Amino acid sequence: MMHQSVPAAPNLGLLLLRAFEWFDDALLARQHAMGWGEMTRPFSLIFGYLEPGGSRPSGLARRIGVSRQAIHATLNEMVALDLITLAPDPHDQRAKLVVPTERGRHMIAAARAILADLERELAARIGADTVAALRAALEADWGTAPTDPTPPAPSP
Amino acid sequence: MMHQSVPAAPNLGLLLLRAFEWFDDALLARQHAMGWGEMTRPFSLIFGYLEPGGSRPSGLARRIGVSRQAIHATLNEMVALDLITLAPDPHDQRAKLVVPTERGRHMIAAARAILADLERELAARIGADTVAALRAALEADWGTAPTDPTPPAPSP
DNA sequence: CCAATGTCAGCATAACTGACATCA
DNA sequence: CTGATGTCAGTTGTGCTGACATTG
Repeated sequence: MMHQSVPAAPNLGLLLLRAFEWFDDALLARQHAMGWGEMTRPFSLIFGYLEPGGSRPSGLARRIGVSRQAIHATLNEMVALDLITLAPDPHDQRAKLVVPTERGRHMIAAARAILADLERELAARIGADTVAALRAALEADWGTAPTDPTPPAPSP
Repeated sequence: MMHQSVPAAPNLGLLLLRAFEWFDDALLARQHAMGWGEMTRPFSLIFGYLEPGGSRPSGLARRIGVSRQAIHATLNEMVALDLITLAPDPHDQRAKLVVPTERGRHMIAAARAILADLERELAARIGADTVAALRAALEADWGTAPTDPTPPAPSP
């Protein structure tokens, strides 16, 4: 869970994982230090994918990339912690709508502030222009992951 | 698990997670398509952290950031699959050394080829210069994650 | 005596699949 | 009738902590 210094990792996937963990470890640590000791990774993920007008559990599941069952289990925990409510969707009697509570909104605001601060801290360490280039690369359209069975360079 | 198109994710942590999953999903899918159906995320992580002269389990645990017990559990699976061997360390009778088998070395070579191909594919999609900038940003020294309880911008 | 390594046992988290009722 | 949504039940993968013997 801690971010250690590692000799060299030329593999882009590994570099991305370590960068993610840098943010995630710091976010979780600061949340806990600020009294949000109940926060977990799945909770943050759900908050990160919430849409302004309220989101459907099944839509969240698709966008995050997990099963409907997994999302509902996590959402039920969040209801118990008074972070969200599951209101019935007025437009569709099958569905529910995920809406953050007052407490949930405070959590979201705190998380956003922490993340913004982390990005500033990173800019101070590696340069604002480098962080901007990182953002630009990550916000580009990567398309869907190439999961097709294309042979990886059959030596021509 | 699939990489879906998501409206907008301004949060750097989330962007990094999605980028990692882009690589990881594609790597796993191609490994399975090539007959390496037994590969899992933890196996790839261990292979990614192996040092040339052989690595100690406890060192791997520290660098990857998991417990010694977790590493040993995964290593034992890899031994059963003939991917590595756990040889006694000649310099320290307590320790063992993780050494890839013939089969493990073939796996590593295949994984490297896939990852290199994925990076080429990404360059074709978002530009070689953008990928170079991404690499540069990720290879910079981010330092340890700021897990200290520093208040995140106490509005001056 | 102290620290590091590996190991055994028990447990927690967070996902999965299958099956099913309800509703668009 | 088909497809989407939520839900119940059971299972799996991957990690954790505590406790311990062995060795440096």
